[in-house]
Amino acid sequence: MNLPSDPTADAPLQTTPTRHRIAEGASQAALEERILGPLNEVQRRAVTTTTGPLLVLAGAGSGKTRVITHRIAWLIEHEGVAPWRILAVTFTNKAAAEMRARLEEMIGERSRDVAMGTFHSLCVRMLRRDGEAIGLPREFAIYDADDQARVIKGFLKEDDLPATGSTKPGLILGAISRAKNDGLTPDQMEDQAVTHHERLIAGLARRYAAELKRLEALDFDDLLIEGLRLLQEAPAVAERYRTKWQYLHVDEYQDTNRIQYAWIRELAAGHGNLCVVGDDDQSIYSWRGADIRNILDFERDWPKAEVIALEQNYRSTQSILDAAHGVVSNNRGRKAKKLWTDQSGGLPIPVYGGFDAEDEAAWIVRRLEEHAAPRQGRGGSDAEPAESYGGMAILYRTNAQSRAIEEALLRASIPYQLIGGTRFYQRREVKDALAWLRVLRSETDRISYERIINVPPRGIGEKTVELLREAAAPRSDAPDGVPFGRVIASAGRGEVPGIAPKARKALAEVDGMISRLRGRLALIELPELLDAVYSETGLRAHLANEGVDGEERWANLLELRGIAGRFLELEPLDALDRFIEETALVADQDSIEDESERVTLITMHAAKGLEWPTVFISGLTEGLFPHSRALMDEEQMEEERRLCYVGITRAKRRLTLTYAIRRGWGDGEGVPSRFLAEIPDELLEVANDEDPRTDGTTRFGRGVAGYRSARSGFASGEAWREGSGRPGTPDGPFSPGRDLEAKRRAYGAGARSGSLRTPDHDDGVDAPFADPDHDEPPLTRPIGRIPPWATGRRVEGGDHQRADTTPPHDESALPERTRRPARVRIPGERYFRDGDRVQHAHFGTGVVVTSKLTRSDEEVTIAFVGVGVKTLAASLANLEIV
DNA sequence: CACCTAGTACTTTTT
DNA sequence: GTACTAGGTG
Repeated sequence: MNLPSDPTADAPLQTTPTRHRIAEGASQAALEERILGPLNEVQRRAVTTTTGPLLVLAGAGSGKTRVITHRIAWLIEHEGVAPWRILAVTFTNKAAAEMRARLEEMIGERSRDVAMGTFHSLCVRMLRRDGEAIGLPREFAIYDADDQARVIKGFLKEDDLPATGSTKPGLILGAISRAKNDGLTPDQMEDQAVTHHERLIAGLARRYAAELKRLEALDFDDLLIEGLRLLQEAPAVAERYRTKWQYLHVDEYQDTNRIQYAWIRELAAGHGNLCVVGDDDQSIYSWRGADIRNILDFERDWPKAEVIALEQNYRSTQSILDAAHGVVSNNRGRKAKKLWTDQSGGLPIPVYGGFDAEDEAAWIVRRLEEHAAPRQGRGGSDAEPAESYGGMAILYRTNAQSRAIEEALLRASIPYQLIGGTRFYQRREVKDALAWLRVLRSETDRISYERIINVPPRGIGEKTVELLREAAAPRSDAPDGVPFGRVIASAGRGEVPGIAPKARKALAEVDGMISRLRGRLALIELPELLDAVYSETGLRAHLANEGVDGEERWANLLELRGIAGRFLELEPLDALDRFIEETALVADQDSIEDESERVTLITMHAAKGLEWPTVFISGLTEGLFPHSRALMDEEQMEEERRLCYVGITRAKRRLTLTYAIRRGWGDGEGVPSRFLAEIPDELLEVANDEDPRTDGTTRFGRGVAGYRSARSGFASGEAWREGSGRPGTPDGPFSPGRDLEAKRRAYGAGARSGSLRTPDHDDGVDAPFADPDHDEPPLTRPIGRIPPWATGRRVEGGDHQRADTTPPHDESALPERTRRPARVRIPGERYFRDGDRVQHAHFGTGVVVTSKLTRSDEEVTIAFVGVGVKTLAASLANLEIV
């Protein structure tokens, strides 16, 4: 998104940069001051080194984006380079938008003419414009993972292979993707195949490639591969882009794969003005083909390359950097470096070991609340200032981990934004609506046709689709097959044998819908087109009959219509194409709100490039993080470690680490992550009130491998014995069979009052901690101190609802998945009680039978007089209590 | 033959 | 929470 207008798109190319004269020396100095003033010495060198290859090794928080934006400003204002001669490539649309916004602050309107975008979006634009030069259709569709899987599943079905085990579509696609990114053709895969399974994959890869070609579709890999091929095989086209873009920038260079690297190298050929910015320690996408060689070998590929290392960190405190360094320095394959900051000291890093994920989440939530509204310490002077929820983030390894946290946040009425998970554009109804739009623009996009052919249900089942597929398949009189759209039309006319009369009629209807909608395509604005799709296809009526679920889906469709409204300044047809394209290329990160007052829930992968004053990293359990799939493989383990480094360095001032001893799906007892042990002891402090383990040892035995569990007092070492012993039985408070009790205690225990001590020691690096003998026991304790349950009071009660706090009654208090509900309900609060009499606009009066709180809403079941029992979403149904 | 419901199994990271 | 399956029903 946010692609610039392209002033040269249809204009003859100029071959020399337009330089404007800079008249006076005085203004020249002012200019230099404005652009270079805010930079340090090293950053300045990076900004003013404008020609030739340049590798900027930019550690976390070292001002990477700042360097790129200032460099572009410098090129334009000082060097007189025309904005449209500059290209900046990022990995997410959000990063591009942010860069443009910052640039606009500096140089105003001209920033719009700088070409910026993701590798994918830039390739799409080039291919739409010039793809015909390498034989691509102009109107290719873009297939996401879901569409890809449908293609593969089709093959599996044809071959009677199971879609599970080693032939899971996801695995097959992964293998195909890897091969493609290594530049292998299906033929080469075949040649290299040793095992039966590899030959099978190679065969599927061949069919997959042929099928996508037939469907006139490109997957994400293809976008890059074809983008590269365009530059390699269409010299005139390549030359045009090379001449046009004279100054190239690549952000997050460590995440580029070989194809992306080759692509940018093609563009840079000749002038060689290529500035790449990256950090090998933050390379976390090797599983997606990112190749760390790209950064390690840059100097070899560009012998004249200048290398500049940014090592001063402006984001975090020293203790956070030390923690991050402690972890990542265990990696072998890295360029040795160490970040430094002039923010010495820093807060201690609490480590909390939870009993299970729920306990862990509940503890995090309590902490969040304390940070947001800290209680005054008894001394009165050392309370932490209140912090906004917008300044806090909870990071985790896998999306699945968000749920426990989400639930805890909901119960506490804390506003949050969840990034990732089931994404808006991946929701079924949204994909259905988009597939309808794609069908209106393509005769061949079989996957989209199959998607919508029976949406909403109209009696066209698997059998019928199978017959259509056969009719569309290539044969002697139609070697390329028949476009699926045309097959539907002819089947509707009864020209495809074997189709049941009912299905035939339904197909005729579908064909009629498509024709009618196509007829209006160019005449009405995009939002109106969506309205037409919703009503013409019967989607709207269908969802209206589907109860609460339907209402939620309908709300999503309205949201989609709202998004479509952003394209109003374009001609309807252009708007449609642009809309289809951009909705295919949005990333999770693009939806992150900077200004919101919500806690952010996000994976560590998605968090790269972002920062918050307060960061929690949760799920630091062996097998989860590091992930089990990395345990056997040293290279993958190093990537996990880099991921940990990325996570830690997101924090500006406060970092908290948590883990749970019991992970879901009952696979026994977990062990605290090795990464905890890699952080220097003196930076950490135990935040536990109780030993979370079920017995006194870890799976690895006490003290072995130096895991924090062994050294931090979780093991039955001296630290625990120092106190007056554990409450409860001698075998520990969490012995099996007493789960409930233990949980209850764990919940209650952390609710004690007291604020985190601030370490106001400015004097030393190694003394960043609170004085443990201070008058009140701090919530967290330096490692090895007496367990506070020996002395502390306990709050009774198993749940952790806040009795004394009213949930905030404003919209911002609402959780937000990717969409915003039409009207909102405060979570955790039921409005409707059994027996309430209510009034509804359509159904008249009724009596509430039951009411149930859901994730973001309240489901009310009502017996309406003369209508029957209905279940409605309270936020949407416009119910009035009589 | 299509559709619905209930039950089961699975969950890395994503342009 | 979702994706898939099996089994019953129209």
